[in-house]
This record gives sequence, C-alpha cells and structure tokens, in this order.
Amino acid sequence: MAANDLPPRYDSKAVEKKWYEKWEKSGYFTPSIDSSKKPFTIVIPPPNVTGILHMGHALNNTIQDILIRWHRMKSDPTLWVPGVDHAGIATQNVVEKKLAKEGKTRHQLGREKFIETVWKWKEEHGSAIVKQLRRLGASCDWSRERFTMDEKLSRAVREAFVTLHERGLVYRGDYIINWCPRCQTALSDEEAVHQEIEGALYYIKYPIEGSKDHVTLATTRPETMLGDTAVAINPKDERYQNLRGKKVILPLLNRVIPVIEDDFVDPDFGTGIVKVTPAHDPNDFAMGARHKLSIINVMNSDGTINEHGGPYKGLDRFEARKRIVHDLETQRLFVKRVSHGHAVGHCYRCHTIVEPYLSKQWFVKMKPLAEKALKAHREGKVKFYPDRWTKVYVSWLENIRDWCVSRQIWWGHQIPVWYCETCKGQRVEREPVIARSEATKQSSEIASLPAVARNDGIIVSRTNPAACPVCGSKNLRRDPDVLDTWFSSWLWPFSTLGWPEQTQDLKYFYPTAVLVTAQEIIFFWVARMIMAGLEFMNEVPFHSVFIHGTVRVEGGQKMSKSLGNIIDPIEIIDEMGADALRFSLMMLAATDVYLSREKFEMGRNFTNKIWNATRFVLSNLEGFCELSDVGKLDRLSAVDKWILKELDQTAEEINKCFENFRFNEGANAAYHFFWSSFCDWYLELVKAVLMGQEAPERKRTVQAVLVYVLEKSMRLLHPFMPFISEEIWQLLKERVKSGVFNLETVMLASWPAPGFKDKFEKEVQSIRMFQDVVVGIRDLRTRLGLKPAEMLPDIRIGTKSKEATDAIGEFKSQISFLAKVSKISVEKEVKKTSGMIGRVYSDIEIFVAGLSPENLKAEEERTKKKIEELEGVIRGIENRLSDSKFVSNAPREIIEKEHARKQDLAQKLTAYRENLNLFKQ
RNA sequence: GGGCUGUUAGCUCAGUUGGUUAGAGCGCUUCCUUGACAUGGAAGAGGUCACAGGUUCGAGUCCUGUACAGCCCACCA
Repeated sequence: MAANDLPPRYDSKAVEKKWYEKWEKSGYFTPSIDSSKKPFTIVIPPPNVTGILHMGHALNNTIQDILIRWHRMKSDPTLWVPGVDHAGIATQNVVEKKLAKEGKTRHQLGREKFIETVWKWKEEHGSAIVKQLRRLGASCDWSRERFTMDEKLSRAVREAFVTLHERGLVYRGDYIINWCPRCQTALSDEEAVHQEIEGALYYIKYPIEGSKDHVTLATTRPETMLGDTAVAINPKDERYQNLRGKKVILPLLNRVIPVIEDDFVDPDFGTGIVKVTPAHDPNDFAMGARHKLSIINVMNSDGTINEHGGPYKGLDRFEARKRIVHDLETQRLFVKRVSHGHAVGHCYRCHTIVEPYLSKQWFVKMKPLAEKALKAHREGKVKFYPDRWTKVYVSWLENIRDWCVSRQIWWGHQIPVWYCETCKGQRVEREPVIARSEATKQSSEIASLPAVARNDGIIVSRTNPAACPVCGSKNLRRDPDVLDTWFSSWLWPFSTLGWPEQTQDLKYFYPTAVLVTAQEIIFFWVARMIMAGLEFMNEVPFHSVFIHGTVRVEGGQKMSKSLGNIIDPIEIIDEMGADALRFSLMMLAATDVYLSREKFEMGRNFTNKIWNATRFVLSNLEGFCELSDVGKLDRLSAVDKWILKELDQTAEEINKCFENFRFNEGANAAYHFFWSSFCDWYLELVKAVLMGQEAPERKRTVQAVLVYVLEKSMRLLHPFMPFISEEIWQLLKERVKSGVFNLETVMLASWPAPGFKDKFEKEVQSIRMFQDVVVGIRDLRTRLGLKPAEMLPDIRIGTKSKEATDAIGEFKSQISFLAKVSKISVEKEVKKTSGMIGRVYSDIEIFVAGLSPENLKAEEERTKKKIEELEGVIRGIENRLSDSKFVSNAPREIIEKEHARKQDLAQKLTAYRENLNLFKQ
C-alpha cells in the first residue's frame, strides 16, 4: 500500500486556523450584488459587547452558518451581517466595576470622561466575541460588521426616535415604572423579570379617626405605608359599609387619610381593605388618579427612605420594613405575618428586586405599531418555525403595553431631546397624555391625569439645536437619559444595511430571509424588529423566524456563570475542534439541548472517522487520478451504483431538512450515510477490489467512485463541518483532476443535486440481499465462536428466487471477503442434514454444517424463540385480514401489503420449523 | 390564575401528514488491536411508547381527562 503521510488522528487546530484566514482574506464571505438573483440575507442577533461566546451562541450561530453556507453553495448572493450590541446597562456595569477596583466612580470621572473610558474598554475587550465567532467558523461578511453605537447606526436611532415623535408615538410622562435601585435606572416591563419568591403578607391595623376602632389591612410591602394617601374598600363589600366617608390615621406618621371606594379592590383578598400608595404601586397610582389623591414619594433612587419617611429616613427599604414592623408591634398595631408566595419583579441585569417608582420617563406608544405587526402576521408575511411560537408572539402583541425607553445611565444613545429653560413653565399648550397602561382597563381614568404639555419647552430634534425654535433662547439643556438598548436593536435589520440612507445594500438585501434566535427574546427583540420594520421600512424585516431550543446542562438547569456549570465552547473547540462542536450540537438540537462534555465526543469521533476514510481513499489512489463523470461510466458495478444512489438520496434528504429547519435530521442523515453506508459497507467492500486481483479497469472505476462520493460528501458536510470538509476537499484537489477542482474552495462548490434519479433500483435491491447474507453469516460466525481469522469452510445458501440467486452469485467473492467463507454454494433446495444451523430471510436461507453439541443446543433454543415470535405476528395479521371491517375499510394497498407480509412470514416460519427438525435428528 | 411544551431502551433524545416487527448516540454483553480509523470493527441484549378513556379496520402519532416535569405570561395588594 502506498505510503500515506496523513496522521491517523485528525488535527483540527492547524486546519481550522489555516482555512478561516484563507476564507476571510479571499473575500468569500462577501456577496456580489446581482440584481438578476434573489439574495439570501441573515442578520446576526448581535451579541453583547461584554459577552463571551457561550453554548447558546454556538448553537445559534452554527444554525445560521449552516443556512448561509448552504445558500452560498446554491449560488444565491448570500449575506450574513455580523455585529455587536453596545448593551447599555451591562456594559456600564462592567466598566463601573472595573473603576470601582481602582477606587473610582463614574461620577468622579464625569459623563464625558466615563463614556471615553467605556469606548476604550470596548476597543480593548469588545472584539472578544467576534474573534470567537471566527473560531466557530461563522462565515459572516466581516466587511459589513456593525456596532449599535457606530455613527451611522446612532443616526438611525435618532431618526427613528424623532420620526416616532413626529408621528405622535413618543411621549413623556410621570408614571410608575420599574426602577432598579442598584443600576439606578428605569426598566421596561420586559426587563423586570418576575420571579416567584416566598414573601409575606403583613396584617396591620389603622385606627379610625374619631373612634377607638380600627381597620385591618394586608400588605406585602409594609415600608410603602409611609407613602399611603388613602385606604380603599370595594363599594359592594357589605362588611365595610360603615367605613364610608370615614378617615383613618396612618400609624407611625399619624397622617389622616381618607377611606375611598374602588372596584379594583378584591374583597376576597386579605381583609378586603387595601392601603393606597400612589407613588409606589402601579394600581395604587391608577386609583390615586381616579380619586385625585396626593402622591407621596417616600424613596430615594437608591432604595433608601427619603425625608417623607419621617423617622425612617435614610434606611434601606428592607431595613425600613423590619423597623416598621417592629414599631407597629410595639404599638400593638401589628396583627400577624402570613407566608405568602408571590411574583416579584427583578432587574434582568443584576437581579435586584425592582421598586415600582414614580418618575418622568419617555415612552413609545406601542398599540399602533403592534396592530401593523398583527396585520402582517395575519397576511402571512412572517412565519414562525416551529409554528407554536406564533401564538406567543400574537398574544404579546395583543396585550402590548407602552414601552418605557428612557434609561438613567450614560452608556448608550442619548435621547435627542432638549429642554428650553426659558419656555419651561410657560405652559403653551396642553394635551392629555396617553397612559402607559392604555391597553388595560384603567386607561380612561389615567387619561385624566394632570397633562404634560408636549410643546412645553421640549425640543425633539434630528440635529443638535443651537437655540429654542419657539423663543430663540440659547438656554437649552439636553435630556441626560439614554435610550433602552433595544431601541437600537429593533432597527438592526435595516440600520445595519444603511438606513435611513437609501443605500444599495438596503435596497438589495432588505428584507432579510430568516431570523434565527432563541425563545427568550421573542418579545425583547423579534416582535419589536417586526414592528420597526413595518413602521420605518413598510415591510417585515424577515419572512421566517426560526426559534431554536435553549441550551441547558444535563440535569435541566440553565447554563450560567453564577451556577458554575458552563461548558465553554472554546474549550470544546480547542479539545475536539469546531466541526465536532458544531456537528454534535446539530445532532442534539431538535429541542432544548441538554449538554455534557461527553456529548461532544459524538462529533469528535465523526470527524476522526471522516478523516480516516479520507486517508484510506487517498492511499488507494495511484498517482494522479483522473475523475471522469462517474455517471457516464459503464463499468459501474452494483455496489458502486448502490453507494451513488445512497449519496443522491442523502443529498436530497439533507436539502429537505434545511428547507424545513430540521437540522438534527439532516445531521443524522449525513452521519448515517457517511459512517454506515460509505465506511462500513462501501469502503469495506471495495477493499476486496483494491487489494485483490481484479482487472485494472475495475480498480480505476472504484477509485473514481471513491473520490466522487468523498468529494460530494464534503460538499454535503460543508455547512455542518466547514473546516474538515475544506481540508479534505483540498487534499483531493491535489490528487484529482476534475472540473469541480477548478474552484478555489468547497465553500463555492455547488450544492449536490441528485444525479441518478429513478436509476439503479435493481442494484439497490440486490445489495440489500447481499447485506442480509453477509450479516447472516457473521451472526453465525459469532454464534459458533469463530475467531475472525478462521474461515467457515462451507456455506450453503438456499433460495428459490431468481433475483437472490443472481445477486448472491454476483457477490460471491465479496461475501467471502466480508464474511470469511471459503466456499459458498447457492442451491434451490439445500439438502439439510443433522447438525446444521441456519438463518432465514424472506428469499434466502443460510446454512452451515458440522457443529458441536453446545452450539446446536443454544441454536435450538434460539430457533424455538424465533418460531414463537413469528407465530405471534402471523396470528395478528390473520386476525386483521379476517376482520371484515378491516377488509372493507382499509385502503387496498395496505391490505395487499398485509397479505404479502403474511406470506413472507409464513414462508420464514416454515423454514424455521424445518430447521427445528434438524436438531431432533 | 392563563398559556405552551414534554413524559418512548439503563441514560440523552429522534420518530413529517395515523398503516410492516418503534430508531439513533452513549452505556451494557460477547468477540476482535485485521493494512483508514480502538475517537475503531463484528455480533447481540434491552421498549406493554406516563396513566385512563375515546375516535378509527388500525393510535407512539388524533381527541378528552388525570398525574408528574419544565418553560413562558400575569398589577390581586
């Protein structure tokens, strides 16, 4: 055998680095715009600039890369736009933490200097994840890489905000928002993650004014009582009719507050009496509005009690809670504390319990946007895969609430709003504000809140104004807030392509084809992108949304840094290779992925298998091989045709799987074809040819088929395993002359289309029979305890079918090669003698004679068991066939099938029964 | 409280419109270092498809209910 200088183990490291650099440098990732062709575009879900690649990214980007590479091979102009998100709160937190280590705060630095520091941090650390995406093999067009804080994308953000304002879809108002006392910023409803916690209901007595009596009410947050401005009952509640028009005394502060009646109060909860704290609870805020209650904010932005909290001033909210409960106990106004599980909002970034907090924020009116998005869905313009996510999307849109978009941090897009200090106070024009909970039932009441005048010295502008357009004053102050990070993300599918400029990219590549993402950000991102696309581009940003599973650790937990259960994809790439990582993920990715390190061995073993199959093929080529069109060769044997057919069917199946986002099935098909069909059968079979005394033409044919199948396999595997497929394809290119190798890379080779449709059916059938015989003989060998090197002296195969006779006759030499048999005879009627055992197939029986008593005994048992099994199955079929309902209702082909099956099994049964007799002799 | 998903081999999971004897990987048993590969090869064992009903000639697959698990949504203080 020719010397082979390839190592027996695949070395992923060297290969991966080499090819990725070559691809990127050669510009293969950059499509050329061809107006005669329909492009295929994907925008990446931009990872956070603070992020490092985790398994979720690996899964998400592997799927995108598969789609991208597949389409590129189908010669669509294919664009994958990469980029990174500035991740306002997360990034600011990271940099602030770093400053804290140096003993500094952002306030010491000042805004300008701080933002400079963040940019510096970004330059130094922000490219970590894009480097890691390269290691994964992601074939993004890096020449179009974007960052949400790029000048052009910032311009898009500003354009979007101002446009929405012009359309009356942006407003500013005083509302209860979710406030994170740790991050010191407002959060949108989506950013306040509700988590079930084991809290408590505190029952407290409020004395009734002018009476020795009191009312008892229940609350989960006693500290907010400092801001109570009323107590409420349900007007229909019989029990409390006597409280009508009364006043109660707020304990601790001794404030006199009224008893109000409101339908909101649920008589069945707690005592049926509610304390009303308009500044610290959204419902109370609404009630306060309805009853024109005063609003007392008792907290500072850091969650400590402020000067309105009397003696509790300066205490943290939870400390204040303890002290208040204690003081109430002392005053005998505390009744009881009852455990009470309830959902409480937590900051999605730092997990601090958010405080419902009254403040002035900017909102986007979502209902008009959502209506467009719903309409687009009804018209089938955007489809979710799997379909069940549609419902999640629709129900969120139907119940949408306004979006609080201002954040009290520094890192982000500063809101393009200025306040004229001169105009301020001169309320020019009043206009009722549409409330945050417009979609909820309380909306009509909220609308009667004190209105904020829209032109009350507020300037919303595309460019930085030099003077107030109303009064000409230069005394302007810019709104210090920045926009929610998602306010730039939702523009991503078109801002990355140049919007608001009408660039060539935007015209050609928008809308994109598919969005690949995880379930967690359907609301945050997917739905909002659809709304933005429709609002600003008048077209959905993508036609398909593929929602893949969540990556979890074995055992079901989410993979997270804090749990310390991370499996780092880069470590897996280092150890086993990116291809192994990618392929393993795809094999597992049907639903949520539960990972353990061992699971990646599947992919690693597969890469090694591919590698070694290649070593075998290459070492069996003699010199430089010329590959003519295999399909035209008339020297193809049945096995050649069989493997070509299998290859065809696999290509077709993988294609279908990609079309339907069924990546695990596609990976399975590729795996099974390459390993079982190509390696286990075809390679083993052709060894007989390559090493035997076959005619040189036969050898050359086999070599051609080997190369042909291997080359096409590399194309099929390329989307899954870009690196090894390229490496092997290039190795073949060095040794083989063929049209396809005029190309530079397998990346640009065409996606295999079936070439042998409706052909080779007969050959496929006879190979199946041949495989039966080989497996049968091997089974017998194992049962007889033969050593691999030992030859079975005499195998007799009985068959009455002409096809089987022909097939076995044709493959005799291969059978003896694969199953180690010295003599094979095919007979119509095998003369059975005692001491023979056999295996029975539909058309074929295999016999071997001359066995030991122990072997015979074991085989007798086995035969008996087999007979019982067959009898059971046949009985079942007979029952069915004698059932008049079945016969009259089932389709004819099913009945025919059953008949044929019965006959088949009956024949087998007879054969086994005869065999059983052999043991009795 | 509402919604969604899952429950199939020891483990992790496939199973597209209902139709042969339900598949894969890992693990397990036996054998094999044979000239591509022990990250390998050959043969094999292992499943009343959570439970109870229903529709149907026929159900892992469709319907209803139950149990368990997980996820998402939700302002009952």
